This record gives sequence, structure tokens and C-alpha cells, in this order.
Amino acid sequence: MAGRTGRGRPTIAQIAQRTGVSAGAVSYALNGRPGVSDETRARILAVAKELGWAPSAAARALRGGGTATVGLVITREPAMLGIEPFFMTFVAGIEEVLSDRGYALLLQVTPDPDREAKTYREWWSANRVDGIFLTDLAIDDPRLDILEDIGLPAVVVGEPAYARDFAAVGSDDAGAARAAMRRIAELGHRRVAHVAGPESFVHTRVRSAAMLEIGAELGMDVVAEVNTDYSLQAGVTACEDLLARDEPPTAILFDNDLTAVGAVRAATARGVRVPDDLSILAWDDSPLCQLSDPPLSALRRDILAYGEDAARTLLRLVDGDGVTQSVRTSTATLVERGSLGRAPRA
Amino acid sequence: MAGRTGRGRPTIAQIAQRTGVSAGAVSYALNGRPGVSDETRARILAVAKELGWAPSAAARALRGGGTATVGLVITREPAMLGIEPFFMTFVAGIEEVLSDRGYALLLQVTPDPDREAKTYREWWSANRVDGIFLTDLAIDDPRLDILEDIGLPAVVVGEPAYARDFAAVGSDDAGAARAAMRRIAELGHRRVAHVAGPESFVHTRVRSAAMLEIGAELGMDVVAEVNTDYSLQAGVTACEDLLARDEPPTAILFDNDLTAVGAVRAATARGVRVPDDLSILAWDDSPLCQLSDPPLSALRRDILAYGEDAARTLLRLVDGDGVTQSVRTSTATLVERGSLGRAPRA
DNA sequence: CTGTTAGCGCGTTCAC
DNA sequence: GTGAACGCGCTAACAG
Repeated sequence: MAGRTGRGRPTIAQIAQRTGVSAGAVSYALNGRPGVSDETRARILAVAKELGWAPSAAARALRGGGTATVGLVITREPAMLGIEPFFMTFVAGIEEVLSDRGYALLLQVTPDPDREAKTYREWWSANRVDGIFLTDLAIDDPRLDILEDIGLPAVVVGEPAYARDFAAVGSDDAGAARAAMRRIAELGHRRVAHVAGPESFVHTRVRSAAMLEIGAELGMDVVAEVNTDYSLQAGVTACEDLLARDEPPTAILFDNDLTAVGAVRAATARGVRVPDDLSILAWDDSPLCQLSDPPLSALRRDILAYGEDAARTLLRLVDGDGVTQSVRTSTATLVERGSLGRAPRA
Repeated sequence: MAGRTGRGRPTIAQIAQRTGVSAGAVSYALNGRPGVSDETRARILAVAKELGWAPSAAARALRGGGTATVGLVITREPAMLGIEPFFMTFVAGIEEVLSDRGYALLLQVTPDPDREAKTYREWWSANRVDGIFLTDLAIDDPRLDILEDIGLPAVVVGEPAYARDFAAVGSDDAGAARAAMRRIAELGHRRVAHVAGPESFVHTRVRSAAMLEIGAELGMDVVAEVNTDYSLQAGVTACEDLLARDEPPTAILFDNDLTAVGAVRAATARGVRVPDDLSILAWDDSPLCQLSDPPLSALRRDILAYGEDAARTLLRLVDGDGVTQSVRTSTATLVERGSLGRAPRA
């Protein structure tokens, strides 16, 4: 179990020497293949265990056996990551699957989108990863061109419809938006607004499109679609602007929790009561929602499971097992906590 | 600049073939060493660039040139990570330094402390990392034994005094506690409490010891030292218990922001006003502090810079440059926002 | 000087 | 069960 001080990391050659057999035999034994007697095999395994041997990742990768590593680039301002509950939880979910399989996660955090594309090429050229996760999918995403070009296995985390031929793992945003709008309509609201994320993201567009369509279907007036950068301040500003209108919405759906929290503060500061005068609904349910006052009703996704699904899909792709062109979907549920109420009388 | 479809990742052999020279010559050219004419060198570099060549990480590692990778194990319940602003920001800081140098971060998130030790051995045996960051330092930390045994370069993120011969990067917690207590005393408080983190962590002990010492020095009564797991719920419970005492504290210092937020809610729910009846001070200033009502006063550390310092130190260690046994320190400053007020009249 | 050849590091695998 | 070759980049020894 130990590997005593200073001997350097154990190799097959060392094990071969100690057991008095060839390196090839050791390899067969360690990999559970035929070619060695049960007796020698046992001896070899014992010595390997004593030395704490593990195969050199470098040697395996060199032989073409894969790197046992997958990559994730998070394109965000580093300082913003601390409050972005999504990524850390998503990474934790990924880890849960990877570590069981002996895979490691190579991470890069950078605010620079160009760097992300470069990183994919570098990782591929240097043979550092067997596959990658691609998040924040954009319309006509140039990263897909690069990945197609170099042929690096990838799983798109997002709307499958925009993922071309890549395997995708996505949540059913349109369905969630539909459920939310139904509930909002049920509470008597007729004028609603949508405070969304960055316009470039596919999931922003999907949600916005769904809002408009469902609004029309339900006879509601979607008075505004506002794009933000997901920041607290953007939520404050958006809410203030909406409330300053001649005919302000009576309910607002936010694309993340941080903007929704900002909106509650903005409304309260203006003397607008939540939910009596204004209903607020957040997308993604982090602890922030419970900390807000009143606590926020939210569309809850199981982000940990989302990460796990993405990781399982990528590993399957890397294994070449299923030709996983298929689509996975996790669903969001509406958690009501008090920021969502009946529409005020006209 | 591209590497066209399907050709597989470019190798030195390919470049050699295209330029009509030997692989050795290509290697010399690519590494800026003498042995090739300027002319050939230029040709080689051009082809390499066109193919998007990058050295195989595996081959380099195999040759003993290092893996250009460092590791970090985060021992936390995955679900808790989403609200733990510390680690994500810390990781972002690390990344800022690593990516400039072409290093990658290998990450593992696991709730199992035993797994962490195992991971260090595996990473070392498999030659996956050149060094690691060690966080959440404990008293008589068994991980230090393992790292000493295998001789893997490591930087301890925490109190240098407990880091044995390892290089350490730590913040001056005792100094910060001192400054906080001075300010609390200045506001007239005489009965204070400290709601700390897990007892096993060195930095918990350091802070607790500092609190008691400074309290005595300032003639204050530290009525309680409570250990928690940093969770919101633990903050709620701790606050309720403290307020239920015969002589409750008039000010409480919390070791993280989440417990402090929980405490504000618990106090408010009991009809105890913050800061009129009870002053609350958080350690580490994440956006949560601003979202709380009233916004929390906090001991602010520059966690991003903390991560950067740790990364720089580890890289120096890996390079073998400075024999960085030295100690770094970043200081916390007190940000007052309104949860800290004058002591109520007896 | 300009360039080539050969062998290393480590695990895997094919032929014997 | 053994010996040898392979994958890839680096470098010491050697040749023109």
C-alpha cells in the first residue's frame, strides 16, 4: 500500500525485477489478461500493491490509450464565478461521475471567449483530453466549427436542436417556460415581462421565443423582453425600468436567480410590494432564493444531476460505446415560496 | 493556423516529412536551440504553425519533463459547493496564473476525506501532476505525512506555522480577528461570541485562540465558542442557542458569511433587531453579505489574489527556482455595512 | 555550423 | 511465459 520515501514512482520494470519475470508478464498480470499463471499473477499483484503502482498516465496516453481526462472551459469573469451557483454545482455533478471512472477534469476559467477556442486546439494538439464539455452554446457557435474540424469528442450542454451533430444534454426550457406561464396566467396575470440572459446564448433565445409563443396562446401580453448579463445590478435596473412604464407588468420571469433577487430589492425600495403588487419568478433555485425576502419562487433544475448526465454522456462518447447522438432532457419544476401571487386588481 | 479535418493531431514526424529534414532537426528548431540554420528553422516553424502543432503532453511527461498540470482536491459535499463562494473564486484566482504559464488544473471534488489522500497517491503514481494545493489544513494533518512520503511538491493554503516544512500561503487570521475585536470593543460591546468552523481545521483553532486572547486583553467576555459545518442551518441554530442564554452576547463574529446570514434570519425571526439589539460580523465577504437584510458587515479578504499567490508559489516550487519555504500573507479588511452597531444599553 | 541517427522513458501487444 | 517494437519528443553522439 505504501511507496516508501524517495524511491520515485514505481514502474512495471521495478515490479518485473522484484518478481523475476519480464515486463510483459507484469503487464498481462496487472491487466487481468491471460498469459501468466495464477501463481505468478498473484505474486505480481502483491508486489504492485506493496509498491503502490499505478499506470503512468503519460505512457498510456502515448500508446493511444486515451488520457483519462476531459476538459471544461468556463468563460466567465473570474470574480463573478463566486456567486454563479450553476457552474460549481455543475462541476460537482461532473466530478461525481468522473472520479468513479478514474477520469480527471481539466479546468480552465477565463473571461476571454477567444481563449476558449484556442484552448480546445491546444488541448487537442497536446493530447491532453479525450473530450470536452461545451457550455453557453451560442447561435452559429464558432466553437462547433473548431470541434468539428479537429474531431475532438464533445458534449454540448444545452439545446440539442442547435448542437448540429454533437451529442447534447439539455433541459427542457420551453416546457418549463410553458409551465411557469400557465401558473402565472392561472393567478390572473395578464401583463408579464421576461428578463433574460445574454442575447447570444441559445437558451436565452429558446426561452424568449417560448415566452412569446405561450403568452400569445394564453392571451397574455408579454410587455417586454430584456437582455441582461445575469448580474444583480442588471436585475435591479431591469426591474426599475419595467416598473417605470405606463403599464408595468404584474409578473416578471427572470432567467436566473441573481437578477430576480436584485429585482425584489429594487421593487421593495420603490415601495412596490412582492407579491401583492408584483410577482417575481426566478429561473434556477440556488440558496439565494431562500435568502431573499420574501423567499423567491423558482424554476428548479437538478443541476447536480445535469452535470452527472453530461459526464455520463461524454464518457460514453469517449468510449465509443453508444454513438450517443441522442438527446437527454432534465425537467424543471416550479417551487413556490411566496414571491408569486395573484395579480393585483386593475 | 488550422489543422484540417481528420488528419489526426500533428506530430514532429509529420513536420519533418513535410520539410524534408529529420525529426531531430525539427525538435531543435521548435525549441529554439542551435543546430539548424535560420532558414530551415523558419520553414519548420511555418509548417508547425500551419499544422497547429503542440508538443504531446504525454511524450513530454514520459521524458520526465513534467506534466504541466497541478492538482486541487476539494473535500466538500458537492451540493454545498454551489453556495461556497470561497472555492470557486479561489479556483478562478489559481487559473489566472496557471493559464498564463500553460499549466492546467486537475480538479477533484469529493465529500470523502479518505479519498483525498488516495487521490494524492494516485496522481503521483500515475504521474498526473507536478504539484498540488492543500487546503483545509488540519491539526496533525495526515495528508502532510503522505505528501512527505511521496515527495510531491505541495503548497499549503493556510497557517504556515502548522505546515511543517511545506511552503505555505496564509492569510493573517489572528490579525484580522484582532482588528475586528478592537472595532467591536470600540462600539461598546462587552459580551461577544464566536461562531466558528469545524474544530479540526487549523484556521478555526487559530481564530478561536485569537478571539479568546484578544477578548481577555480588551476586557471583553467571550461568552461562547461554537463550532459549525459552515452551513446556513448551523448559523441559524447557533444564533438561536446564543440568544436563548441568560446573558446573550451583544455581538457575534462568524467564521463565514453563510452562517452569519442564517443568524440574521434567526434573530429577526425572534424579534431581535440587527444591529440595534445584536451586532453581526461575517468572515469573508461574498455577495451574500450584500443581499442580506440588513447588509452584513464583513472581514473581506481578496480571495482571487489568494488563489493567485498560491498558484505562483506552487509554480515556483515546481520550477525548483526559489526553495520557497517562505511564507506569504494577505490581510483582511473590515467592511462595514450596517449589521455592526453600538452595543445596546444594559 | 548543419544536420542525422539512435536510444531513452513506460506500458502495451504481437510474434515466438 | 519472453523479447522486441511501438508511440512521441528530446538529446547525446556522430558525420558531412
